[in-house]
Amino acid sequence: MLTLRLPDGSTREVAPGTRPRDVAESIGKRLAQAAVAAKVNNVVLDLDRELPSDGNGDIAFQILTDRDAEALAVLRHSCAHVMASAVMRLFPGAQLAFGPALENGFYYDIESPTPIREDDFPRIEEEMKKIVKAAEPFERFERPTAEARALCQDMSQHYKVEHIDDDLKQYPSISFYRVGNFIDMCRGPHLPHAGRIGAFKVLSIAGAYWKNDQNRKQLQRLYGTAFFSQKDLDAYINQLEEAKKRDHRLLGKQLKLFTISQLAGSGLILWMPKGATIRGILESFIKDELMKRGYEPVYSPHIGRLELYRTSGHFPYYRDAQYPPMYHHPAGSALDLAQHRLAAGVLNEKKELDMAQFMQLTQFAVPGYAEAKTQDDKLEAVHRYVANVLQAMNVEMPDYPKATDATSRAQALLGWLKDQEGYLLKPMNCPHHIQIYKAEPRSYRNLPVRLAEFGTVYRYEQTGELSGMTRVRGFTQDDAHLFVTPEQIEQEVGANIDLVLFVLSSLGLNDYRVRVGLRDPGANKYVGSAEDWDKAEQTLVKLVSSRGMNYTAEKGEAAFYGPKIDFVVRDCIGREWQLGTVQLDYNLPKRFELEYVGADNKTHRPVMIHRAPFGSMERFMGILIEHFAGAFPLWLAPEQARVATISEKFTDYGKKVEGELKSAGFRVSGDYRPEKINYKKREALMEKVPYLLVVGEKEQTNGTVAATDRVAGDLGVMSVAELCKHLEAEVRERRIRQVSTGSAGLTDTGAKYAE
RNA sequence: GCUGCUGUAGCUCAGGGGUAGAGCACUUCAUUGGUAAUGAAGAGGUCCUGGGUUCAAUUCCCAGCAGCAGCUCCA
Repeated sequence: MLTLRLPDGSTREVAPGTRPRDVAESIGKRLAQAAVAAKVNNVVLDLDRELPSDGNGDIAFQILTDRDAEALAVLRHSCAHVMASAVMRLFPGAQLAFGPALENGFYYDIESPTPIREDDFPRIEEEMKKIVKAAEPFERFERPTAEARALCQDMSQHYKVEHIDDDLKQYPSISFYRVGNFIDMCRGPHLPHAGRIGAFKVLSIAGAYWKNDQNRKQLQRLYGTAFFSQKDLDAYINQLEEAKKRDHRLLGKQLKLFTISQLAGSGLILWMPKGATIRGILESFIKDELMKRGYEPVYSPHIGRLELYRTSGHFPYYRDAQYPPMYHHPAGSALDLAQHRLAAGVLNEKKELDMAQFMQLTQFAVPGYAEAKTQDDKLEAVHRYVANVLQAMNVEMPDYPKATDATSRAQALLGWLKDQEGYLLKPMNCPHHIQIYKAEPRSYRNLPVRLAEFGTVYRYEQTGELSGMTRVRGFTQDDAHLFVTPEQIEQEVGANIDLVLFVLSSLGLNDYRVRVGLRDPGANKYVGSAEDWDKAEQTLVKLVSSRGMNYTAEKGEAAFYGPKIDFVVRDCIGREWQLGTVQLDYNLPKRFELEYVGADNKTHRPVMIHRAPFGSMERFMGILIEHFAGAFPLWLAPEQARVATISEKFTDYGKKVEGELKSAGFRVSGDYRPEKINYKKREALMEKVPYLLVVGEKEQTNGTVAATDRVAGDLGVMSVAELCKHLEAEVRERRIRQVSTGSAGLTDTGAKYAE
């Protein structure tokens, strides 16, 4: 017999092979009707799956009903099947890939001979309704792997076959689910029957690569969502619409915080006066904090010698994500690109694809390159191109003709390029800060050295990535680099984690998650020794866990020079963005041969910490706009109060009040137009001005103002001095009165961490 | 970069093979008011750009650019 432990603590004995449905029925008829799935030892199962027979000890058992979040995921996964089934009926020959449930819905990746379009959504939904109405059961069956493969083959589901061959071969058997005449290879679990889907909607369609691999075929990803009731669906749609109103791109325009001009360049933020005011306050805020914490300010230029970035590794490594390098010599750019290609040598298929894309991006058109069959022929084409350029542009490069293979040709080109004046818009501040570190001899006595700068960097992000203020091509990091002894690492990284936490909590940003980015052992894109990496990764994990922080360690999320701790928040539509970051780096100190003199009078190598509590001013601002829904707290509000006159007769008094507040240091404006007070108040509220100060006959006579708080409403009449006291306290405390939830109350990943 | 959608006044959007439309904002005039829109008049457009089809293109077709959603990428 098995012993089931129910959520209320009671236990129940059942025979092996009992199904959750039986248990539910034995508990009560209504529970059995409400049952969606079961949770057995923390695994969600179908109601008709037999309970495991090898139970040693109690089995934690729970019937999931429509009230459980996990049941909603089951519903959505089932709805993905229903949608796929509908698509199969309407689009003959469609191939199915993956169709999982998501946090707020589901998708199915599909390849159809006739592409699915948005116009098709209504008839897909119609077909889905029929399937839901038929309320046929989801039936699970298993087949030995070979048989399962044959079944998929019979159904002409090539992606399923490929998936078995790639990843599922190792399992003895594979499960399928049937609903109506639709069969899909699937792990489950599913609803008892399709009729349990109360409400659904097909939302959008977009491209997605098979197995999320850029080098594989692109499929159509059809998104939808589903709920147990129409009411829940309506509420969700409504919530989405509300969230969209907080979009920083919309509010940024409405509130005149920033703009992006096509003429000035996409991805390049133009800060308007109001946005710039907020940014300036944030910058002073963090600057004051840094001075207290032993940082020293530095400044560095917007461009740097290419050689600097060759040394750091940024220039070759992020080549295709940078604005093109600037060479004085007219042949510089062409030869630079040729060098890049020759140095890459013989490429595999994937690398060649990347390279072709990059060459297209840079308009590096080499005659005969595309037509060349072999990699060696491609390299020859580049070589002929170089020879032509050298001749046509009269470039003296004696080493080049002597070179006979791609590597030595690349070498010869590099030798020439290194002698050229060449600059790069700086993609990172660290190499500059490193030069400042190196400008004087350093002793262990004055480490850590902490160099801070609001450094503006430029990265040529792919067009599809650009998004408002959150993903841009020019941005300012609240950057600093710490040069420390190995013994100081824990202390300094720890202090920086605390700094990030302080900054986030000062702004009421509590809805974020912490990600420890580790290297992906399988990838070869990292620099430095395995020992250094292990050491660095262990340190970071130790620090976050010792603080009791809730974090996820993610492989492949490290920077190329070291692991990092990222603070990730969500925007109003649920997308994740990295804000603050603390990164540990053993590699750049080696590349730049950094040193300090230790107590033993010998030279040692410092370790670097890269960190930015805001991340970038642009992204932080974007997230902040959404966080406050444009209504910034008083200490940040670009316009803190507005004087509004009842009629033009009180203009002089209004201006007097405005002047007094301004000399008290507040950001105040006055609305003296001949409009009614209703009109002026509405406008002030729409512009999210925290305080409205109404002045009329009574106020003029008594030397007062009638203050209205945007959030709390009428504050009554008070003197200007009283008002100043009130405002001053609110600013000093950096009081936050109103925030919006991080992502429209859309549930988060569960990795949330709030101090 | 890829897939799909979109591009009309400062903003939000309607329209449609043959003189371009609304609301808000803006300007002017009247109104001098007590806490979420006073009334009237006026001004404002290379219908994203470049090609093509057509007697005629803002409208249809193609390409480019930009924006949006998703995927990939993100030092």
